[in-house]
Amino acid sequence: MPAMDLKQLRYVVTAAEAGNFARAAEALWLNTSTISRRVARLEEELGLTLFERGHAGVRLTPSGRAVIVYVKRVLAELEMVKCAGLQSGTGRVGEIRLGVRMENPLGASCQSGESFIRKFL
Amino acid sequence: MPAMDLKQLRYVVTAAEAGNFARAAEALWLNTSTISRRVARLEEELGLTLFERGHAGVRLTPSGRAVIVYVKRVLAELEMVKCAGLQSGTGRVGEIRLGVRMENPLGASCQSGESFIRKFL
DNA sequence: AACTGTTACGCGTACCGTAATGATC
DNA sequence: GATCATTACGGTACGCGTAACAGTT
Repeated sequence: MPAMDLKQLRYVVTAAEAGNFARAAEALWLNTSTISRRVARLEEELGLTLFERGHAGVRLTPSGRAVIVYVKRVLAELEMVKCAGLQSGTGRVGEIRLGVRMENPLGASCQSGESFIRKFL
Repeated sequence: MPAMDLKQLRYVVTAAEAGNFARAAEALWLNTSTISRRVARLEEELGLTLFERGHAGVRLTPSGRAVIVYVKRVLAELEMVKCAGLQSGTGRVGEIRLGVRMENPLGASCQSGESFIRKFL
């Protein structure tokens, strides 16, 4: 039996923002069935219901709202991993500073960390 | 091409603590080749070298040390996801408090969050 | 020889799209 | 009929263990 997966977490966040699985799937270039299946599996793994399924779409349950706060933090920290890599790659972090210069927009968005806050939290 | 995975992150942390891939694999009930492969892939995805490979084992590079800080945070927040679920499941969090009583050691370790700090950070 | 880490091969399985189903408006 | 979510089915791709390999002590 497979364990918790990062994709699941992204699907849940997108579904919560979209308000229904169909739009979430479209936004992620996936099929609706994928979202439905993965969300159901995460619910099973956590042992609780994250979404109320209605005929107009889905809505977070109170438990879902509690959980998704931490889910977003996981994803935000995950982005920080990439940034930590970029920064040390450009000589911004670490013990030895090489004279590497590199103009990359990704690096710019990593300097403050605010972009993730806006994106996930 | 597959994206970043939680397993990879756990493998990296374990390898860093173990000091070589063989012991890390043993600790995770896996084969050494699995650790080697997954670490290499994460390095490729991040575009930098996380470990210096020596004949006595492995050691984090400066970049590796920078990255692993955030990797541990991801894993710590991931544990918090499970705890958020448990707490709302036991009526500790959420808008409606039911009189659910449940003696579970997992719930106890979730109350402070310190166990994750000790485990990962 | 014992200990590292790396890599090709092959198998099992888990993921995902397709399509069919049910429910509501 | 147009939405919505769910689920069985089947092909594909990915992860992992086995085993062979190279280098160091």
